[in-house]
Amino acid sequence: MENTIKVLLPLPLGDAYDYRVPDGMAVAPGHFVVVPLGKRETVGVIWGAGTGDVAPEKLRDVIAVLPALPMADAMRRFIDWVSAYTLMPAGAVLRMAMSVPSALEAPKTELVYRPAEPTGDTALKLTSARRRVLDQLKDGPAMSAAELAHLAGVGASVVKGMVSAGLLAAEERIVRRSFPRPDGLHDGPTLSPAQKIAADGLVEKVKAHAFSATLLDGVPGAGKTEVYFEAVAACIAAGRQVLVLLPEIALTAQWLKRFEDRFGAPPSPWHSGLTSLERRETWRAIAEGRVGVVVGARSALFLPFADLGLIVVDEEHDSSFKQDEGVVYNARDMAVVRARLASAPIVLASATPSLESVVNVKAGRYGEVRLPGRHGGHQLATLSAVDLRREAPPRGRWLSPPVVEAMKKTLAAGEQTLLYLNRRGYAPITLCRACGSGLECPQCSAWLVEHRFRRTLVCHHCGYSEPPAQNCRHCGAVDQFVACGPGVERLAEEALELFPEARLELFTSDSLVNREEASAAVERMERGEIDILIGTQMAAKGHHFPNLTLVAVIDADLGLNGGDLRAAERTFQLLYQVAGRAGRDGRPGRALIQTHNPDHPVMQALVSGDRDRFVDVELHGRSEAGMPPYGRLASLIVSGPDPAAVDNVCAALARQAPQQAGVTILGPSVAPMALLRGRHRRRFLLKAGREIAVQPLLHAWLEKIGLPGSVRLQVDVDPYSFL
DNA sequence: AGCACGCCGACT
DNA sequence: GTCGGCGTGCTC
Repeated sequence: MENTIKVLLPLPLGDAYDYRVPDGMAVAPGHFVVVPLGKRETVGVIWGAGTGDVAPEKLRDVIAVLPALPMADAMRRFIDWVSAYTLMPAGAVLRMAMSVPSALEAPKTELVYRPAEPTGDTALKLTSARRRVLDQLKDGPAMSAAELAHLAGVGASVVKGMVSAGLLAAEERIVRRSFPRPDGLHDGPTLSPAQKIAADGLVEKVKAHAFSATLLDGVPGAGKTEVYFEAVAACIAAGRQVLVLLPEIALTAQWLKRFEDRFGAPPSPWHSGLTSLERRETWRAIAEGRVGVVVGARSALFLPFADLGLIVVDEEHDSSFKQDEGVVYNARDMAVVRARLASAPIVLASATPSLESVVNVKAGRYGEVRLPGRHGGHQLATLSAVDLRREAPPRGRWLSPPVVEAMKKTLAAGEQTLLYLNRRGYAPITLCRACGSGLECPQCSAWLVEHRFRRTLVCHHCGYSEPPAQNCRHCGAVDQFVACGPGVERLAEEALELFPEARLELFTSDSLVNREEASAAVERMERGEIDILIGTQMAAKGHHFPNLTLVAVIDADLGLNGGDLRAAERTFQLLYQVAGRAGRDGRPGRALIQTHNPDHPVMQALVSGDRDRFVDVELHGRSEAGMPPYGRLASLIVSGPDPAAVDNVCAALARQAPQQAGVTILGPSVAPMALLRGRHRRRFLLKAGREIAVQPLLHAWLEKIGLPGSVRLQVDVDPYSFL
């Protein structure tokens, strides 16, 4: 029997491929190998022994084993686990773990020199310049020629001459960027008694060197970050690595500064803004254990930690941990799995924990650490609802009289206001006055959003854009378009009209395109150079503005429409966090929430500050309906350019649908986003009891379905988006 | 993911 | 007549 191995390639292939191992090539699971694939060469990972279920004449030889550190066993098990859970091909998951292909290439080397073993006549050739060079190397590390010449104060030719005279011996050394080392022994801030108890609990978990999951729960400003920093410190002190996961937009300069203040050195950030060189060096250093603390968004979960000792997921309720495209996974949940496979503790931190985590605590699967009240005498903002049915803004305006009044007072006091509206652009819909039709995206079922500053109409789902229209596509009427509803740009216009002397700024992904612009705006806000900040989610997360005392939520009902499973939960979390921005530095803050439904449980809970009651009511509803976290959901989206072909696949799916007690199949139905990027979409929803593993069911179901080339089927286990 | 194969529109 | 658009299918 020939020697064959199974190689997983970072491609969505469905399965690993077998390859033949040439005589004399040393292979082991986890090694990165170069293999032929069709006409090209690809790097993959040895996943185990060959399966033997492919015809021997199809087998091709492994080309080479790369000198990179092999992928850890725990990482390979993690990839298999994620693949099995999400029903994504393992290769597609592997691709996330091989996001920096160049890190696997042989690292760059340089020539460095050390004194050669003395031979008989070398002493005769020692000039004073040459002696200075040797002095530099005495008991020290080998150095490059340039470095040596510089330190010894001699020319490059002196070093060169010494090499040819046999006084210096050359060796190759790998060029490595050095990474700052956060100091775990550095004294931290003085913690309140409650913080101290919480921190001690987490430190115990770190020292136990075993898997555990703990929910760290405390109101905004209660000092959760300081508490989990103590766990981070303990992990660094133990010489092990830490991963902190944050929602992408919460990874701010402010967070990094807090970290550096505590540990004397910055963590290694991992986000989309890194250069390819930074990515490669960081990736390698993490694999070699030279990086102590990584902070990043969800993709950091697939970094090759050598010795992971702690994972922290901050803002664990945040829905941006759920990736909805490509490999559909929830980084918060997968982080728990990664921690378990690494035998490491994980801390999930939030002021508004997800219902999943709350239920995991109730069931005893997670531990809980609770921080009561605010640290350092901070007070929570006073929250009140503005009933838009009774205190409506003037026609075509969006700021209600109470909000305008509060803004006046805030401005007069020299304090800052945040107007929060989660709607980019000038207006969400543009209608034709003549025929009443709206401007729609040609390839999505969505309105085109007017961006007045950029002078374009944009689809927020596919990125399509066109210049502002002149005549209506339906009735041909000219210049009859009218903007309907508020967007942040329109709100800015209104605020500027009311307060012409105020310094006003927009804080959105359109106005602040990159990290640098965003942190510059944050700094202007911190320095008090902005009176009124108008922003989307971007402004609501991860910042702390000491002089911000008024927050107005312009349309609190926005997230409640659409009837999706988590609408109430998500709205509560978001508004609670937004309101938490106000008055964090000893000044009393106010949050005004404009709503048409002041009696809605979400608004009631916000105003009364009774988070626990809201959670109980919401959980009760979920439990009655058999919905997550008490039941399981999986969604199937069937899509394609030809609606008839899509419907055919749906009919086949419906015929083959699993029939089992405790499992309900809903659909097929037209997806809320019926058309996206030119593809027609239908959806099924599989609902099952918590005790039922949905993956084998889905697997068996989908196996029976043949897909014509143009039709795609996307599975989403534990869906967050219902579009 | 690439890369080739294959079948319909504007060019030397 | 072909050059080339990207839809479809395969890679151990």
